[in-house]
Amino acid sequence: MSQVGRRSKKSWRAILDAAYGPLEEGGYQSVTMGGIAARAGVGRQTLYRWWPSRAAVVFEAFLDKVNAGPFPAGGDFTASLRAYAHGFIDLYVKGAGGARLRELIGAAQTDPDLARALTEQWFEPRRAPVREALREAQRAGVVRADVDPDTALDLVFAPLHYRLLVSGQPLDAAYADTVVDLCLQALRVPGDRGPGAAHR
Amino acid sequence: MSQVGRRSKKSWRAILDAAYGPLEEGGYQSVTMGGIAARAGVGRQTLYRWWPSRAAVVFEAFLDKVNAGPFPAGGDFTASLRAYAHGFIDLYVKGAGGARLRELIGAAQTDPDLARALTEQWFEPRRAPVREALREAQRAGVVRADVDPDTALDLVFAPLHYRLLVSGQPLDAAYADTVVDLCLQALRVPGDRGPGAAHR
Amino acid sequence: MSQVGRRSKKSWRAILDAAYGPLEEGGYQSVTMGGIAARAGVGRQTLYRWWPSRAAVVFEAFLDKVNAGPFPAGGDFTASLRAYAHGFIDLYVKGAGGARLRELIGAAQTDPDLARALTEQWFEPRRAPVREALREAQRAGVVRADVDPDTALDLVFAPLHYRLLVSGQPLDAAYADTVVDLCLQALRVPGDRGPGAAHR
Amino acid sequence: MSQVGRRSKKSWRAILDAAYGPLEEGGYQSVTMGGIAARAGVGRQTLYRWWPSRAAVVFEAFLDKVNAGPFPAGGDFTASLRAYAHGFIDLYVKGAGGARLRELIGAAQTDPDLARALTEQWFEPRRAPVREALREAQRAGVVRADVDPDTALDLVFAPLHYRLLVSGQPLDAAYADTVVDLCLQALRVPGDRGPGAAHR
DNA sequence: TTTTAATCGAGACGGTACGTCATGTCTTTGT
DNA sequence: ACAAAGACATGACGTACCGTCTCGATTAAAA
Repeated sequence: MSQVGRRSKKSWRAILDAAYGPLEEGGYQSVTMGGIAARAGVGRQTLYRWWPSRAAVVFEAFLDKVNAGPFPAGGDFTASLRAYAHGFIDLYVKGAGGARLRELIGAAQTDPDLARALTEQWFEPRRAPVREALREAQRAGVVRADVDPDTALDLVFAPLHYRLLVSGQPLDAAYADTVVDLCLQALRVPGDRGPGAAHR
Repeated sequence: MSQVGRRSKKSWRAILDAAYGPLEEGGYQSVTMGGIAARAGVGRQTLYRWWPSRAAVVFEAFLDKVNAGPFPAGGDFTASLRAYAHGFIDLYVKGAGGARLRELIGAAQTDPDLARALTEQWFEPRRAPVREALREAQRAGVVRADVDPDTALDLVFAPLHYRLLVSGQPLDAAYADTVVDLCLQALRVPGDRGPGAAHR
Repeated sequence: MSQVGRRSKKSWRAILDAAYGPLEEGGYQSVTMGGIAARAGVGRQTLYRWWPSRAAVVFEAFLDKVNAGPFPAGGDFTASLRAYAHGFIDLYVKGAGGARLRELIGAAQTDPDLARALTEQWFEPRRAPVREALREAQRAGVVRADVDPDTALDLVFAPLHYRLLVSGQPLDAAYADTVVDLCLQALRVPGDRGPGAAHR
Repeated sequence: MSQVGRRSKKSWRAILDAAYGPLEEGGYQSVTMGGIAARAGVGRQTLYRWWPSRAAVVFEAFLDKVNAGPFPAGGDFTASLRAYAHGFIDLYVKGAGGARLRELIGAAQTDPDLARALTEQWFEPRRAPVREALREAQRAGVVRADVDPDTALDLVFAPLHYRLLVSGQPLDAAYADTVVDLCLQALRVPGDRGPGAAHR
């Protein structure tokens, strides 16, 4: 999925644009290889030369448009967590990215290649800095150290995606804040007032 | 999706069987309306007469096979939560249901009708008894009453589905137990040792 | 095709009407058994009970509407011939019958039952009186007696149908008159001035 | 219906063969687009790409097989006429072409495109040389000049097609000869012994 | 008058063919 | 040489009718 060989820069741009346009207009189902090729003024073979499947093209187009950079991830664990949660709401709920990501995750359920690409190129880059901040907090003793970091992170990451993909219940900043608070509560060092205490 | 008119019981059975068979063998993608009809010895129109889409047939077949009844849901909130979590692992991870449900949820991302059907006929019936137990616990004062029940439930429900659908990380009984414990910790009444304390 | 058994007069009427209506609106192709039944407020089985095929229903509806009676056929051979020719033009070209008959003859090319019904119930009743007049003329010696009557009649009958079905060239009263004249010329007793002489 | 674009010669041959085979075996009704495609080892879309309808494919297959060339058409009007009449009998009655042409003309009654194609590519090429011979004879004064050539030709062409399509009466060489003789009689210059006199 | 059996409408059923769409591969053509 | 254009085989889609088959409801003759 990366640019190699004699791949023409111009065609590459045209293809990604041609793939993302219909994605926003008609959704994932409306994007077809033939349609992308025609829109991009490109032979169909060119698509198959560089991408293994429709999902791959669409995902790269999605990355290209949406990947302005991972969510801001500085400071301590609590800040990281809040930043992630608010970034999630901004991108997926307020922005147009949510519908696209939903469809891509949907397609990934029957497309292992896409699933792997999503994990490696989308989820993990966003998860890693928060995980690092968590480990730092664990080392500093401000959150429980006896919980696997990935499990702990799921307490915040999972509810956000769950409402997006599964439950369909409201997904907004208030929910994100609540979830973060509950997570911090769960990770509180026993006997302490908790890592988020100072912020309230 | 319910039996109305003079729908033939025999055909209905044959269709659901014919839809679920290939589902296990080749996955959701390999199930086609024509294939179901042929396997069931049924006219194609009969499928379209009673179901609006492939997803609807497959979902009904899934319900028919897997819906042996919701997860056991008796007792107090903690027991309910553990029962749900273990039921989830048993059905989705140890059993064959997980792959099917993943594909259905995937399809639901681009099929609002299926999404609604999943929520109403699958998720909500399993969520409701646990929610009720939670409300009871809130009234009894053993868990925090200042948290929206659905948000609280998400702390357990979401991570399970998240690992199934999104992260691909290990999903086993140990993880389920940890998640339940963290949830109880988060919902602990401040100053109390928490509802799950006696169990540890 | 005749009314027998418990056949309901009311349904029979409704069916013939329901069959002829769409015939005029959308042509033979647009008439379907299901459509007729629905329009007539009749069960589909009722149609199949009384008619063997769509063609049979349509033909009976055609007869019912158009069969106001054969063309007038009195007098001598010349008058008979002219009467037939003008009747043909009036019904098939000026009236709406031509399009219907064309379609029925078209269907008859692949439907022997319809072909037989057309011959027996439509063509022959119109041909017979003219043939009889011809035989009379042959006995009276005013037209050649050494020509098979059916062959002789074809000289007029055939060109009219030919233009309707095959050549698509103009088919009007002038053409009909010319054809009749040429036929009379061909059948003239050698040495005589011909049977049509007195009329010119 | 003509070969344009990059139409594959091989597929084109296979399709015409595949269309004509079932035509002879089961008649026009038994020929289906799907059947042709399967027999020809060709995608269904390829048929729809190049032909607008089943009738068009079948007609082209008919032309391809039967169109060994128009009926021989040399010499004077009388010879032309006899040649046409005998060619008609040979091809349509003795050969297998008659059944095919009947069905095609039948289909043409509800298919204007096919009707036009039949006229332009089948009937007119056969009619034109005889018409030319007739005009020559009219100029030479051996047949009546006061009759429209097309009307005159109908005296022979029409009866042959009429018996084929409509009346179902015997259609053989004797009938053809009689019809030709009667036509020549009808077209005889008044007072003359007729153009065919020398041949008898 | 009541029973009873044929006939009706309605429409589900297993099928066949339709014409369209998208797929992924292969071929031609122009640059 | 490469890439656009697009033809190709494949196969699923959803629709339209077909002719057969149950259903109850109606209805008209037989009891």
